Amino acid sequence: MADKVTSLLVAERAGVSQSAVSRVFTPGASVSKKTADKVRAAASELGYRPNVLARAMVSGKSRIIGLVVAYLENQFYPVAIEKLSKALQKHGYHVLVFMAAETIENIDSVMDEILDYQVDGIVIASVAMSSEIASRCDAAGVPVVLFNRSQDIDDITSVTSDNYAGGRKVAEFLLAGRHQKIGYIAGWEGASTQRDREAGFISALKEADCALAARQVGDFQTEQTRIAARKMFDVPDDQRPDAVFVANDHMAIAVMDVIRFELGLKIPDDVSVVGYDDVPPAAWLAYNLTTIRQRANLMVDETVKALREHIENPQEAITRRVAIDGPLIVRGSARLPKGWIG
Amino acid sequence: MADKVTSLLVAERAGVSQSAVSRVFTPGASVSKKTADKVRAAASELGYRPNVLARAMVSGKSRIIGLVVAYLENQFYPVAIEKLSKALQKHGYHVLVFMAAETIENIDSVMDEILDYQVDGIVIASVAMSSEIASRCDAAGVPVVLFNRSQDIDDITSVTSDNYAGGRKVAEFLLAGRHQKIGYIAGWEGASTQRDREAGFISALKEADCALAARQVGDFQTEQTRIAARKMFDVPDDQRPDAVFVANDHMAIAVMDVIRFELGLKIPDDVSVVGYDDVPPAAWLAYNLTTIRQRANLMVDETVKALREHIENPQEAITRRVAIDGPLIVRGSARLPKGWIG
DNA sequence: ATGAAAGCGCTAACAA
DNA sequence: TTGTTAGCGCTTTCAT
Repeated sequence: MADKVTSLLVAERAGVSQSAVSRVFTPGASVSKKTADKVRAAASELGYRPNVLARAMVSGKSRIIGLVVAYLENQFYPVAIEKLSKALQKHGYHVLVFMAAETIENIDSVMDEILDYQVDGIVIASVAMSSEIASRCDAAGVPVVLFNRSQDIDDITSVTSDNYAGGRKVAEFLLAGRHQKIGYIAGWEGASTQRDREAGFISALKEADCALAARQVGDFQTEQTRIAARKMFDVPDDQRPDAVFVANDHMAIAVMDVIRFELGLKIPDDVSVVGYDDVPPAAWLAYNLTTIRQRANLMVDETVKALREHIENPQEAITRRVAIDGPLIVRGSARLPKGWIG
Repeated sequence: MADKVTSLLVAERAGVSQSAVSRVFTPGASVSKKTADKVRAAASELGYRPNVLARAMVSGKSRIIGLVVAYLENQFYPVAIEKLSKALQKHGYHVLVFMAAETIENIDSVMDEILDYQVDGIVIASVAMSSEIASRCDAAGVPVVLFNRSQDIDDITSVTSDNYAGGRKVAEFLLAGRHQKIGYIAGWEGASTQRDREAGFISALKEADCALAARQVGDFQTEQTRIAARKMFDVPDDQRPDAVFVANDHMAIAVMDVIRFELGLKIPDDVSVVGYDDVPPAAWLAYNLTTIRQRANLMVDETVKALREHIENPQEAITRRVAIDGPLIVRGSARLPKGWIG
């Protein structure tokens, strides 16, 4: 194993001081072209690259963003992570991943680990955190952004889609389609996304004097969702809902499988199904799922923006709650309103 | 922002030396219970946690594993990453993610970035690398494991499924099902997985004196794959293959969409389709795809094992090429051989 | 524009 | 078992 090439080595070879080398590799530092050339020559001959960790120690900036994520089975997350990681890379940051179970205690211990790495910022996707740990991050001066989840109590920056508005859109669409008995399959009830989607959905139904015909909980989990779907649809014809809004696409697909292949019903003839997220499989023709699109690109942009503001300007940055509107993507899994124009 | 709590501060408060504090937080170091208690008390009062980066500087171990990954749209990768990340976490490592485009130049520059972080090891998923960069890692003493890809020329540790054997199994199954005209849709031809799967497939066909009836390239990409499927199946009935092996599930699903919804053919009555990977959507009933399972758990275990061996025992560790056998998962997308017993 | 010196927070020898 | 000393590789005053 070759010796480590340090800035001191480069300095000696270039006949300059160590500080000179440092300055050459620090954008915006004052170095003469002559020195810079000498240093660069020596550096590339030696194959020198600055040690990010050493730099982090003294500068206090690690250029690492901690990412907490709970379950990647829901395709929305891998897609978002890919975009997030690329966007951060563009700004010279990299993502350190922490997988977490969804319990608060677990999140908190994971957060401790993250802080140990002196990250410059933290993105929490798909989970909530205790307010205690939130203030700990605050005390450590590490900005936190909640991605696709928000918290009412605490004042934490969050980026979500406008779940309430999304829920309303689904209700309005289903109502316009003259559905009579409308059901809802909920996600994990601790999730703000779940609550907001349901609240918006219910509120729009109420305004049309329509009560929810059935409700089950799928908990964002496949098996749980199948059970929920059976409870809702494996009933006498006259009691069966003719439409269902499922809290996310991942669950909606499981619901469709039960409806069509276990119960032999037709979609959308017997039952209309609408999901939420617009993950890639929603567009696969065997599902062709009508859904609300979460605009991952915009959500990522806002996340990166908020992070950078807080990192580069800790004083002036303010906590924000961004909710991005998402369009209804009409496909074939739900009966169309009369006279609907695609 | 509160002052940073350092080991020195804890030492003072506990009335011991800084080294004592260090030892308390180093598993297996020799400290008396009395000292340990004092230190722990002081530490928790102050909210002290060791700075991983500082520790990394002096110990030379960052406990960071760099992960290079190209595209998460293929569900196999998110699933694998989740498992990998969890497994490494269990051993006190964390994963720093680098998204890369698939070009070699890009990989190389990404590898430079990774090395800058003084990672203890590198996992490269879904991409290949130049031998030049491989030896650079070697020189830096950083072990590299290729995940789900292998390289013939260079001597790099790799973990894959046994793609050749998998390809053979598919051929044997299709042959046993009395298929006459068998086609193949290839992935990106630079990928070892693609090549091995095809080679195994073809070799078993040959042994049965069966020539490939059609071949197209899908490049692991959805749109490309649709085009390939149309070329292969949008032909007169008597020229149409009655079975197709698609190099991975992600492409197989796109192929099924084209066959059923664009061309109005029946699966498996008109065409049998077999994929590779056994990603979660393969089990969704609307696809119900017969496929070869990649045993992600075993692949991850082997990856972690190899990594740890090389990190903890750089002298004795040897480069290995692990190929894990994967079973054929028989579902409904391919016609069964006569007398087949599930 | 450049160099000398100090030190980020920690662990690893060494001595006691 | 414990404390002292040195130093990981870098950036950052502070002089010059």
